[in-house]
Amino acid sequence: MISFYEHSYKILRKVPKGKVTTYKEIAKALGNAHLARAVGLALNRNQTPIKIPCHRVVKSDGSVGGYKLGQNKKIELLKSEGIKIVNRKIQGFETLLMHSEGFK
DNA sequence: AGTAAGGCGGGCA
DNA sequence: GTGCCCGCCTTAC
Repeated sequence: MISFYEHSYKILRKVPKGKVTTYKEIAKALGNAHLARAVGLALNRNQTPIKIPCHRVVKSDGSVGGYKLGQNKKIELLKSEGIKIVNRKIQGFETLLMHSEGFK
């Protein structure tokens, strides 16, 4: 029985480079859209290097959201993957977004 | 066992 | 747009 955290990572790992997902989508993939907060906690507490692309997770409104090492750092990482960000907003958010359906 | 914390989400002033 | 509140859930103390 893997922990909730690991379950989150497992899903997050399915997000391909250059795309993003939201805490909510992950939560839905886990079965309950209200788990979003817990998901954020998971990424915050456990960053598990390179294995988990925590920076590809943004807020449901398309804004970057937070990051343990600084939102600015997160934005840089995303941009380095080809994702464009202006004023903390993901450009083409709806296009780059991976829905929970894609995780199943 | 109770409580606080957390990278959220949605709604409303 | 900003700020505040409430809801929801898991982990750590």
